[in-house]
Amino acid sequence: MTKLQYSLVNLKYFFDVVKTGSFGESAKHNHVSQSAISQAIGKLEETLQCQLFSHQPGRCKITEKGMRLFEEARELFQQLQRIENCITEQEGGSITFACTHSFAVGILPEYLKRASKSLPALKINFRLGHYQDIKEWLKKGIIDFGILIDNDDLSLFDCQKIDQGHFRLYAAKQCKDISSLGFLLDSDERKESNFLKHCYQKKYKKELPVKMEISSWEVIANLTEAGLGVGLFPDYVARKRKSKLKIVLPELSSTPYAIYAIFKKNTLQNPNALKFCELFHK
DNA sequence: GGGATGCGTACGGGAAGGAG
DNA sequence: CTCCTTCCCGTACGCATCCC
Repeated sequence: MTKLQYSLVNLKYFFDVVKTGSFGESAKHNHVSQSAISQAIGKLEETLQCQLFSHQPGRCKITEKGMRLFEEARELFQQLQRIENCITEQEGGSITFACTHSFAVGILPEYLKRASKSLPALKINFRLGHYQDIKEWLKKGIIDFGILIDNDDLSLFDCQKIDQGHFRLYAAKQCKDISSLGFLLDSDERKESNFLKHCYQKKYKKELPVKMEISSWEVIANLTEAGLGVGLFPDYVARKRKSKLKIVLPELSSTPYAIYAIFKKNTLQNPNALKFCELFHK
């Protein structure tokens, strides 16, 4: 037995103090008095023989060691939750995942419909973010899994393929002459953009005329629809705009992509998250 | 207002002792 | 030897109060 194993309750109080930013809030959360929290923190500091807060009158500030303990505790409590879910196999439960804005708008509604039919009691939380946000949240254990396209390095994660398609060039349907339009690309340097630039250079012996670089495929698609340029984005973004967009210059871009549910490596997964991901294959 | 501290209370676990 | 009861001690907690 380690010293800490005797202090799980105290650790939970400490964790909630940091999470809520207040002893009082942690007390409310745990249905105990503020003094119980204060004493628990004291015992925890004594057990670990280090200062978790710089105790200043009126307000406490977490120390570096305290912050490190908080990060570890977060993982521990998430792991405990997973264990509980595994053992009890309880109906319902909850999942938290993250995806990009374009995925949430383009594909997610269909899967959420399936989930509400197949897993009606499951509480679903999701947040939107960019690639780096999603990877960071996963590393910190804030989410059970993330959903990303494979145009980025995913080697540090366990990946489950859930969908696939192609990046294509689109223009507004009513647009007769696209030769004068510039190109609308993702602002991050990614393989599909690089491939397009390469093909364009090879075919026209000049640099690709990039009109705008934007960090959202949804926005690129909207601008494309408005006739502001030729947009490069995945075909799932174009699906709901079928009547207003047309595929152009197919010889320049049809980079394939796969969409993956990514999980933290070598950890016990939330069984509800796995059940949710199975819906993608139906 | 928010955290720290002193003091009293409740509760659980272990030891000791008695009955069968 | 086993089971039950009683007592003691440590721990956790709440209330009241203090301090900044």
